[in-house]
Amino acid sequence: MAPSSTPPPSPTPDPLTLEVVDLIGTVVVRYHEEYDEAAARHSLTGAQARVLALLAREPLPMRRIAERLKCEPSNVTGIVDRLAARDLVERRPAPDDRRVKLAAVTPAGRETAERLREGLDFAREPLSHLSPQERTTLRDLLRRMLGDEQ
Amino acid sequence: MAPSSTPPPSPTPDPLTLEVVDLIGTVVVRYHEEYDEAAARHSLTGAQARVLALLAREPLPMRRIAERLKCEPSNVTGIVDRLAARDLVERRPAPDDRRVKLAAVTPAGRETAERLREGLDFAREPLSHLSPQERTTLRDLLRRMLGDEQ
DNA sequence: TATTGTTATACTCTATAACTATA
DNA sequence: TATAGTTATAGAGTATAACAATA
Repeated sequence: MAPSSTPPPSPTPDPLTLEVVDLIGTVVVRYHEEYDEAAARHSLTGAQARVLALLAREPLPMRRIAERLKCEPSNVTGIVDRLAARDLVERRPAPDDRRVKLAAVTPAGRETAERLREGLDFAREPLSHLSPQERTTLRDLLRRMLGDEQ
Repeated sequence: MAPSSTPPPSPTPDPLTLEVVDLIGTVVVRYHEEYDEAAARHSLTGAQARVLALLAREPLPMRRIAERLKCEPSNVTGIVDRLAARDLVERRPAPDDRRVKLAAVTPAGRETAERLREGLDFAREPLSHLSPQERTTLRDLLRRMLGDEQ
């Protein structure tokens, strides 16, 4: 009797919930604007910046990058191509499986990734309005909101 | 002496701030996933869903849509074209200025926009883990974080 | 002249399907 | 045969520049 795919018919959310959702929407928009602007300052697209930041942590097989980006592996080829053309990333053979190619940042790529990270004002500017106590409260609320899966 | 374009050299953020930034990043990712999935359920792209939601509030000149989306006006032509091809949106002449075209939702478009909105689980699911008191605290913290500009 | 919307063009990201080289 | 990566292709979003209609 219960529909399988449709979620429960959900009552209209209360005004408080609606306002929080709206604020979260604003955070999301702001976050993306800042991220894309920071990327553009290095002539990178959002996707390129994300891959570069990912590889700055550790080299990854092409397939793993696709998983992290939640996109098809075929797309990663082009993104890494464009980063490689600018000498920010290189492809290395994987020692144990000759089918696998590891994408890794070059020294120039690491440098760019670091400066990109530093340029992300969102990391500090909006949060600077909150005291340490308030940040702790915000952290706990976000944790609970996002649940265990996180 | 001071560099003009670079922000102040920013000390490394403390672990608490880093964790909050990380949690916000998770919220952003989750929000986008949910939004795109909800849009896809109606065979809409994210941009199309955003424009449809925008027009469901009020008809807008093409140029205003571009401003809201923070993109070039030339892009809006295609997005509205695709929505119009599915009879979700229509172009109307503006009464006072014959250069202007107002994009407006059709009845079918309004229906789709409403169902899209209802399908946004993010609106209620994660927040349902928080009590009204906690939502109020979260709202106040987000407000202060985002500042006056909001 | 300036503005609104469109067209033309080019680039990037995206998914799908077919291919290659390994395993 | 299965998997990793690539190529080919097509659709969508994006910016830039040039254009027609209107102001």
